[in-house]
Amino acid sequence: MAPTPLPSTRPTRADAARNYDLLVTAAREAFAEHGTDTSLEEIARRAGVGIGTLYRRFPNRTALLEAVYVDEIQSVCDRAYGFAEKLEPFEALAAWLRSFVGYGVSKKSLAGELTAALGKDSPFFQSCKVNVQEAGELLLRKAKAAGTVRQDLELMDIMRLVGGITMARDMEPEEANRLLDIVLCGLRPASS
Amino acid sequence: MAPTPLPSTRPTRADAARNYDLLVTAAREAFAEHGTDTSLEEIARRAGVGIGTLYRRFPNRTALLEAVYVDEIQSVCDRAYGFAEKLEPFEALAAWLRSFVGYGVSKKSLAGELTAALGKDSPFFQSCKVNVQEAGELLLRKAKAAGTVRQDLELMDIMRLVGGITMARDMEPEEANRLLDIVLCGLRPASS
DNA sequence: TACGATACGGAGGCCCCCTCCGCTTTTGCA
DNA sequence: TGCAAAAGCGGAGGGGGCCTCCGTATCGTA
Repeated sequence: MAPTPLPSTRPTRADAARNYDLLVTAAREAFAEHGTDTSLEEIARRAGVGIGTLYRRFPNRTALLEAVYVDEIQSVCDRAYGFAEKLEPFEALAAWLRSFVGYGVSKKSLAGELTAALGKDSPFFQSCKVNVQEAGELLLRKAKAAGTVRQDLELMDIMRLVGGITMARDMEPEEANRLLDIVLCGLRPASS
Repeated sequence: MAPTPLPSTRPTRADAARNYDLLVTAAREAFAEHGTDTSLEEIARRAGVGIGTLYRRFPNRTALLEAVYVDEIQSVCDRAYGFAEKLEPFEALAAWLRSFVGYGVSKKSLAGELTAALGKDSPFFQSCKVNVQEAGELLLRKAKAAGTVRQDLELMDIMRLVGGITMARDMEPEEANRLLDIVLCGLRPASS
């Protein structure tokens, strides 16, 4: 039996690719403006496509949320590498964490709905976590090497604490900074 | 004009009071078992009443969530006063915070849905906050007086940090404790 | 017991998620 | 260029959830 010669290589059709982008963009905007509970009908309308088209790209609401979420994660990682290059170890770590809390609300609800749908241990989150971890570990490792943080720190500890600050309701920037200072203080090596 | 003599004092009917309790109980159980997205139809069924009855007591889904939530808050406050009586100042504070993180998942989603519905600054949350604050301030004040925590601490700072730990996904008890230790470490007076 | 006030229950309206399928557009090939 | 098949499109409609409305049943009082 001759194997069917590359029947799957037919490229994605141009209109399909275009609509995919339209949908993701529309979703990102809609979520930012009206929160993640925007209806999919509304998003399809914004993108100028039919609801059926949306559902072929994204088999369910969660899939669309995922697509928007991974972009956010990517930018978080990018910033980590940026800071690692430009700043002193502890400062790089601090700046990265600060950029977290200054970030905002949009992905709090995004992540919330995703965890509710997928479960916190889903492969999707595993893979997001791996990426963020890789970026964060770099910063933490440098700070440990410089001796400016406790040696027994685990990245996930820090992430959780800072994530907690982000989660907090009605946060004023100055309050967030004070909280972060407390955490950063806790990260420092114990004064003997 | 003689004021109408107490026309509003007619007591709640017996069946109404009974159904109210049935509904709150059914809701608490259902939320604990299946999460806060249990449908109201399901809760009414559990309680053995019609959906119309549920909606007369609780004009919307949020109202029912509120009723369950206030009970949780009450028990949090009660514990604070219990610890304040039995333990040393810092230990009482620590124990209270530890009881937070050891608590669990149920009211995380409860609070999440409520904030989404009411907004974080709603009168409802204001009043919950006041109660918790009052209980927590007692513990914090004692610890400050004993000189075992930083003098510049604000209760809300602590609450947010610890609340953040509670919010974190997939938390093992031992991890939670380590996080809490970091926070507690940060609360201590700066070693001069 | 009899009657008004109160409460009950569920049918049905509206909106949302998602599926299904007939129609249109694009693409690869001759 | 012209054509057939593959790929994609769109929206009607099923199912379920929240909530309203109103005829019926029950309670409490005279």
